[in-house]
Amino acid sequence: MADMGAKTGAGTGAAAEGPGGGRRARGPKTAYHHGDLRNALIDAATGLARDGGPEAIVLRAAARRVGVSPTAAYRHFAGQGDLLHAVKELGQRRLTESMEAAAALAPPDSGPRAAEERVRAIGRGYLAFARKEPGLYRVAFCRDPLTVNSLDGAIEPGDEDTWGFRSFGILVQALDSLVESGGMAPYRRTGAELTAWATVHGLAMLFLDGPLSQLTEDETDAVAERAFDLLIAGFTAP
Amino acid sequence: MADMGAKTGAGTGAAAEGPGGGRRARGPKTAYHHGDLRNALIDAATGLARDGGPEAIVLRAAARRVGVSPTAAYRHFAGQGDLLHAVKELGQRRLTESMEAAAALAPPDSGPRAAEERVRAIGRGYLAFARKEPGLYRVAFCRDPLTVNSLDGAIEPGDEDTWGFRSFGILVQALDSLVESGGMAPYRRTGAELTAWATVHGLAMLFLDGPLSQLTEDETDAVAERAFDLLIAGFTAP
DNA sequence: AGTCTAAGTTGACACCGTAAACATCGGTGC
DNA sequence: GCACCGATGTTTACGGTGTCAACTTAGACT
Repeated sequence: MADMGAKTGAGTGAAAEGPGGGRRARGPKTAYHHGDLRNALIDAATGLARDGGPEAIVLRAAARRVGVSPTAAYRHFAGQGDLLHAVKELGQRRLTESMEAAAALAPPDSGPRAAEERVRAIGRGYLAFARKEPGLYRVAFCRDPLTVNSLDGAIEPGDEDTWGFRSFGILVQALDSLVESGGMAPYRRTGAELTAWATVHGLAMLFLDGPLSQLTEDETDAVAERAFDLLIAGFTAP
Repeated sequence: MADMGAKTGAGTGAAAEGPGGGRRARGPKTAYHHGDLRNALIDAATGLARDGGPEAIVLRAAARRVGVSPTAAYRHFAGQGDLLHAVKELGQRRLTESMEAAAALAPPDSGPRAAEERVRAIGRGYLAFARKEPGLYRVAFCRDPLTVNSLDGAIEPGDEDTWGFRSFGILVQALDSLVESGGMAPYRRTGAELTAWATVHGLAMLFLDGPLSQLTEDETDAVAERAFDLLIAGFTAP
């Protein structure tokens, strides 16, 4: 009894129709068999996480929200940790989307200034998500034993479709193009993505749980832009 | 089991004598009244935190370690959160000490290079603590409702003796002297401490719970030095 | 039809945080 | 010397949590 694979569409395939007036969400299922419990639980857990962060993800509460017995969850998750892991992946995906959306707003030009601007945009997208969804953001980066911490220099094959990997890739690409455009000296490139990631991640922590938690939105933006200035000054230094 | 720091002698004042051979730690107390329960509980909780991080700080377990009933803790702490808060403060103090120790190793010269080196040293001290005491480090920065997140631009009077404030102050001072020595343009100074702090904090997270968790010590050092290079390049850029 | 099995159920256990009531010790005032 | 009293620990109890085992139901396949 493990994991149940198939993160999407755990059900029998019948999942979209039905008047769904009943208490048990959608699905013509007899109200005994839910029809899409796995996703329903993830939804509920996500709601819990949204206000309350990782420690708010409690299995019984999620089951209660869905209207199902606590142990029903064990048909779809190995345990509470597994449920948390699912929400964590969802959070990482949302973060990646936020970064991609922000990057798409930046000018696609090929000059060094445009490349700079793209790096900034990615950082803004990151921080925007952290501020808009603090709970989910915390879950996305909480410690959980189920996450295999790869991406450690020697990237494992198969990580390519990980959302964490993908978000990292966005940044890598932006920095590469900063080098190609001549804005960054090649010898400075090594490890630059790690520094950038660390800075932005650290900023988010300062804003969320740290000493900068009471700044207004404008103030946080200002601090962030100052940090980007400094970072890019380092990147583009001769 | 070390520490015994006695941050604030909560006990009755009698706290230093006794052969202490018995199971109930030191103190000639009748084994009913412990004598220094508060610190003993903090010690135990610190041990729990050392391997296991914040979520390993469970009140009952700490009481069990000390050999006392669970509810006894409520004579010295408002609750589990309060105990965690105490350990958190201890962790912040240790981190500060690590930073101060590392900073003391740096050359006290007044030139820009020396100032640079001092900034690096502080960063190394920070990361050294995070690596040596991952559990305590995580506790030091975990979210807890009892911590008043001040230091938000307008610094509250009374924060000066906070360990968090003090560690921050070390960095502030180092950056100030970097400006004074002429190594850093004054207009770049604003917010620089936040950027530096964020970067180092982010690096620690990458090393501890993130994608860089499986690097060797040498590799993490290399990554960190690269990050310092970039950061200082930004600080000292014209 | 009949049967098999995935997907829910109830019940139970150990652990946690916490509150209320009780027990014990150390010191203080007479 | 001794009775009292407050600080400190203890017992008991409650609700909440994760998880296991055993039972039940409904949908699918032959």
